[in-house]
Amino acid sequence: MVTMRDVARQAGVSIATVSFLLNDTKPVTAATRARIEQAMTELGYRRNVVARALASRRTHIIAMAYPALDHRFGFSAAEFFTSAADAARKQDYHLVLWPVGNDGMELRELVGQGLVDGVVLMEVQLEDPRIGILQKTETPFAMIGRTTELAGLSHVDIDFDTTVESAIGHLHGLGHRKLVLVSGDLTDPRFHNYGPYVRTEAAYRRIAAEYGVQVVVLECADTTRAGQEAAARLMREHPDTTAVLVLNEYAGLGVASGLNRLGYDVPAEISILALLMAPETAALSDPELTIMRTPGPELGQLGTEALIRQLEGADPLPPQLVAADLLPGATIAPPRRGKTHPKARVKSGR
Amino acid sequence: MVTMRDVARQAGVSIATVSFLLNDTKPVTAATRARIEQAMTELGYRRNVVARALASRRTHIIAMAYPALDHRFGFSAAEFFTSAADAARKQDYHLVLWPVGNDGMELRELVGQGLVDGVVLMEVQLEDPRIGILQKTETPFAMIGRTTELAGLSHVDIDFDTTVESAIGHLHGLGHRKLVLVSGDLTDPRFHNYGPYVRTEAAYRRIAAEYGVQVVVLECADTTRAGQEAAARLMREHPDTTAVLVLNEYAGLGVASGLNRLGYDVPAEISILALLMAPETAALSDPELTIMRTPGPELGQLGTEALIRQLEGADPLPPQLVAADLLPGATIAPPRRGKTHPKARVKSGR
DNA sequence: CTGAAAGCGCTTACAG
DNA sequence: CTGAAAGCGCTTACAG
Repeated sequence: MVTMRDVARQAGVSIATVSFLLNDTKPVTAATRARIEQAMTELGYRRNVVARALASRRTHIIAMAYPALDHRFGFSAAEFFTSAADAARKQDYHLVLWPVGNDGMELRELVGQGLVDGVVLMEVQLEDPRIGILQKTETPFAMIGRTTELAGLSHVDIDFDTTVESAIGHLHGLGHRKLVLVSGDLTDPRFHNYGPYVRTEAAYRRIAAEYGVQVVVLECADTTRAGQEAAARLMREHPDTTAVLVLNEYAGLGVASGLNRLGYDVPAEISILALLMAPETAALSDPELTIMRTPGPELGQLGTEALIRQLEGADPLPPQLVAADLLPGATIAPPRRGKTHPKARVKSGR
Repeated sequence: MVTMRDVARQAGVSIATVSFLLNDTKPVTAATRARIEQAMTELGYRRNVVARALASRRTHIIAMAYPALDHRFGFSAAEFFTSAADAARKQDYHLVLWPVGNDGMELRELVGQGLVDGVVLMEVQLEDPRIGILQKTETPFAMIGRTTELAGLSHVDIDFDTTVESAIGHLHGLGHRKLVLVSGDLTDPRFHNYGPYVRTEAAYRRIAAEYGVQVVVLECADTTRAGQEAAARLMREHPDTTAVLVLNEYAGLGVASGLNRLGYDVPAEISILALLMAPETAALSDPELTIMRTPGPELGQLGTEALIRQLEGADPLPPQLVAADLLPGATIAPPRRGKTHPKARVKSGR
């Protein structure tokens, strides 16, 4: 292994000077710089990050803590991860994905070992036990998502209000007045504290009321099956609905296939707008879903930047809320005029 | 920060003894052990993994190199990753996901830094440039997948022959004689060298011939859209097909929705069997796809174990091939007897 | 079974 | 602008 000592000897300088150049921590004359750089390339030197970490007390590793037990790692999560990893790499950090439980046990284990400089928390709960652990151990962290109590916590999140406002505004503009929200399942103990469900539902109730449109919320787990069942319940209980907003990704696919299976013509008879979905998930549906695109790439990048600023002692990044934008698919159309739904045809099926 | 020195002082021993106990590298009397353990809990000691790594030249970090540029990170990849991470954790290793390109540039960067003890390679190509880099840098690695030239390389992979044999055997047993394989797209430069495509297609051609059933291969990219188009082409060019095998995950969803959209009754008129799919992907389809379940959890675990054995100097794990098992869904039925397909009905659609 | 000491490859005051 | 030296918190021959 080629060490800094080898480079220093070859260049005729001290290892301190090599280090100063490498880290850009002290000025070095052009001549010495040239000699050192030549020595490095000649020898094929690569700095040992472990030694650097021990000496500097900084590993330059960031963990993205993902609660894999409670949330499937699908396309949306992959978007957050890859954009965060890219952002980290550009700033000379490594970002790695760390599966942790929501209770924080694995997280405590992780941060105690001195392996990571900081943590990006994904899928933050309104009351999140992981926060206390990070604070107690004085581990720098940034949240993608928000707890209820925000006092000074570094975070970025979806702007649920603006997203729901855009969604309802768009449908209202097309003439829809009978909207339903298929929301998440807050009775599931894993999610009773989950910000996106709580915030989306609150925004929907407020904004739908402002627009003077029907306010109906169906709770639904995040599976295709549950989405299909929600579609059936929806059309049974609210047959005059002209547009449905779906919060969860896989439930969204289920609502689409469920309505299709029940014989409804989407979007001619009923429109579907998925709130917060990755384009790759939308493409799995037929017809392709119109979505409010989850700002995963933006939030992954911003969350990482917020953390790195803390680590570098730079000015903190103020909290950022990013709204989802509409990404057109083929599941939205104006409502049929002056005409109720035809009786649902029943397709042959299971 | 509590260090080993603090523990040693409190327990009245040397730091060497603490280290011996912690690593179980030398015997320690019960009495000393008790004193040290008490000191550790009293002080809340946590070993610093960075210092350990520098002194022992072993970081206990394993990278799972995933070519995120060429392969979407979906449910299957998540299965490989989480099972590999679990397996690593059980053996006192950390496994982290590392997005790398197939050309090996990022991989060279990674292994040069001394941060990881070894690499688990995912999505191995038949000729994989990453292999040469790992060999040149003498980095231990294990492959999930196989290169053409295997000489002594540690690997685990899907048993494509057995998988295809089971699939065809099952359909043949139900009476199917007109099978089609919707394979991957070998003309795509990213995949012309991709083992699963090459091996599956070869197995299909051989085994279908043995069973005396029709041999037809359609190439198809791994997207829902491409799958839908393949379904259309399939029924246009081979209208007497009674069962279709699909290799790619998202193409599989597309074949299902495509046949459905064309008005075919699945499985009454045509059966679909997805080769190599994750159950969670299958559940996105309606009706739920019958699949040969990708042995992701098994292979993730085995690949990690193969690597750790190398790292620990244990007996190498012999190459393992794991077949996919049939996981029933609702897309397979016996073919209609003595009856050709009714002319496809055209549903209203885009 | 236990300890004193060298060393892993860097960073960083401190001195010049 | 550059260097000598201490030190990061461990592991590991070596000695007893």
